[in-house]
Amino acid sequence: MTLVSAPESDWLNGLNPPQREAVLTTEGPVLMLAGAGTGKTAALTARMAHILRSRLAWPSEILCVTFTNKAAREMRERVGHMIGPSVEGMPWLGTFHSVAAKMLRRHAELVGLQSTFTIIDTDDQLRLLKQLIQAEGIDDKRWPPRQLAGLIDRWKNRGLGPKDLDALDNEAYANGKGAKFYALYQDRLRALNACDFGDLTLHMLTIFRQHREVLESWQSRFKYVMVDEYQDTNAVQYLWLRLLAQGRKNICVVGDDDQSIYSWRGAEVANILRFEKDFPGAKVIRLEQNYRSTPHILAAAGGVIAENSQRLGKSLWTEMNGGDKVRVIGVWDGPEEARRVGEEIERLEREGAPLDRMAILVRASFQTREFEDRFIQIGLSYKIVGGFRFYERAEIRDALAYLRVIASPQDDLAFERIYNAPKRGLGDKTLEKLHRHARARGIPLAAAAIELCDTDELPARARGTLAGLMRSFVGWRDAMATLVPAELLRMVLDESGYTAALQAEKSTEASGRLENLVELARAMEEYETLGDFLEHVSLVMDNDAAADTEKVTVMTIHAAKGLEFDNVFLPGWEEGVFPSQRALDEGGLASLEEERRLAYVAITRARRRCTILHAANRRIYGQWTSSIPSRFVGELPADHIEEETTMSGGASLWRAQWSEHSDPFADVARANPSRNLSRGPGWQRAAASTYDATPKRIAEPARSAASFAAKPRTDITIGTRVFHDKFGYGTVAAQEGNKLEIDFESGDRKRVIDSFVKAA
DNA sequence: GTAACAACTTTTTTT
DNA sequence: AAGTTGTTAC
Repeated sequence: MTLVSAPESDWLNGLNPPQREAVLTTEGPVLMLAGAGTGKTAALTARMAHILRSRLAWPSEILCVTFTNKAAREMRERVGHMIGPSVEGMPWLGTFHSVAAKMLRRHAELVGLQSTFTIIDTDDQLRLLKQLIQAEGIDDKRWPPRQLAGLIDRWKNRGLGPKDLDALDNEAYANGKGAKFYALYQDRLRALNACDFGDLTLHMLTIFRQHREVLESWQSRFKYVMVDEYQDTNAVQYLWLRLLAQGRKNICVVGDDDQSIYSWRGAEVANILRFEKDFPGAKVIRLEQNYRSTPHILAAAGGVIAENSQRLGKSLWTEMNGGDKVRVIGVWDGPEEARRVGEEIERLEREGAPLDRMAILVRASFQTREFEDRFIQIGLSYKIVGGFRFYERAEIRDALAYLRVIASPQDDLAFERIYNAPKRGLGDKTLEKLHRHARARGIPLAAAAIELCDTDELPARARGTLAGLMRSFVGWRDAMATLVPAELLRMVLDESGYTAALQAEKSTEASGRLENLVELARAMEEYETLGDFLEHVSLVMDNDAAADTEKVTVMTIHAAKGLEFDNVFLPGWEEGVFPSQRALDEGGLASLEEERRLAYVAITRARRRCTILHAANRRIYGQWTSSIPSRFVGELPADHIEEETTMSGGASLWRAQWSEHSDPFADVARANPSRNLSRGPGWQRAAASTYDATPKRIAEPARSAASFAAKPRTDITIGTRVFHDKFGYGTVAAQEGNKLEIDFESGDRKRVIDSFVKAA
């Protein structure tokens, strides 16, 4: 590391006094409470630069953990700017998961794994659990694998192993089989030489606790520990960090309790509250000067978050003046909302605002669809971050599964995925035989396949096909030694017939898949070994490929945390959408407050302008549903917002719809009470807004855009003779909602949905 | 063993 | 509305 031309204090320039203090206090515990947009990343990176420049530590002696790959990447870049290329050697800057995985590879044998263990994703996890559940003879309809996966995840987040569960936890699945399935699952993972996400940190914690010498070696390696988004740490991550930092106590954590939005993933805000207890004498530094947003935006966000009861309490201020008020726009329905946002974006664009500094932030990913449809129509270039991810597409997962089997033949999950993809005439029967043989001999499926081909247990055709496949695998495994990963992939896709099968399809869909596979091979070019690439894929699920042209970003609020945009659009601020129905139904006050923090995060992403929208009608589960503005709209301080309604059917129409006397949705409210809570202040203000006070004639007051939930048919009752396209004539024996039970003249009794029959 | 069809579930949020 | 799972017919 050489001192380049930059003056000693270069990285301190432009920092305010508290930031500077955080940078210069390198020794001892530091807690940085940093509100949104207060330059915490700047402070953290400057701190790192300072430590490196002052030669307090080498790059490899700093542990710096973040939650997202994006944050890690950004930090790496920014430190690189200040320090020069020597930042290359910061091996321990990364996400919790990638850092833990890297450590675990060195100590895998201490928890019964080989260092080549694979990291399985949610999809594999669910398939595995389903197998276990079915093998135990439990009904996987009544006890869905998803539920078990969720429980195991939560247990792991809390640091609990199968033996640590109390009676209550154990009861949570299949009447007291929770611990049993958890244990079975862990055994199976070990047999597969695999880990799930939760295991990465949990295994490392276990190792630290059981092997003092390992812990001590890491403690002495890391002279400085830094943690971003500390409010999002879960119990395991917290304990893991505490152990690592306990030696020198040079730990600096940065967090904001108001931006804690991951409690569903096991994050505990309490971790930030007890930092001073864990590390007595910690210096607490507050960053409250905001450099990002205008006063109106800050005031709007502040007004909303002030409604929360559980907070450390801090207030952001800014030296900035002026700026527009936050706009609140009420529209008639979802499509209009998208149209409206599209128009606004085009207007801003004409005024010279760059598209890549605009974003639409939604509560849940299904909301992106409406915008996608509209933007395609008007030819506005956009990109959707998150949502359906590249690495989650079927063809990509298939290709990866081939590579996984080649890299580690004991990966049964991967083998199962591809042994009949492309279709080669191998089905459940053969798979079952493979499983039986594998279990009997205690070997992986791939090995069992090779052995079975030498016997006459399989029918000749299956045997031939399978033998051919296994010969291919042997060849690919040899090729792994000589070819780079990208070349290997091309060879595999070619020889397995995967490419040929797609080409034979000739649909646009199939050609899209082929392109994706080409893209995958290109993404692999930069990796030297197959292992490196697979590690990257399992830990870095984002594809930051297309940054070519200017595009509007559409993403979830969660994904937007830590980012900023000049212009932000926040659609779907309706009760039931945001706050989400689920938060309203199950989580009580705590989860409502988390939704509110989410609203705070959303608003504070905006630098210049923030536009909030709510629609009176929206399609949810393919059903038109009417809704009222989010309570968060009502919590926006009136002085800092500007309201507007643009109903395509005329403003008065909307108002009349809501009038107390003839509320056309009154019966919807009764039929669907959970969706229609009390009308909060948001509704009152929306209803009292600026539009024309004299109601005009209303075309179809009783049945506007909203249709109503599926009612049972009135033309059919028990005893009605009906006709079904497929089953012919029959008589209704029972009716329950829209489901009918029918005695058909063929003698069968079947259950049928009423829309499939007509009265005969 | 596969394809076609009927019925059922799905929408939080991510490593 | 769309995607997935289960059933039935070929």
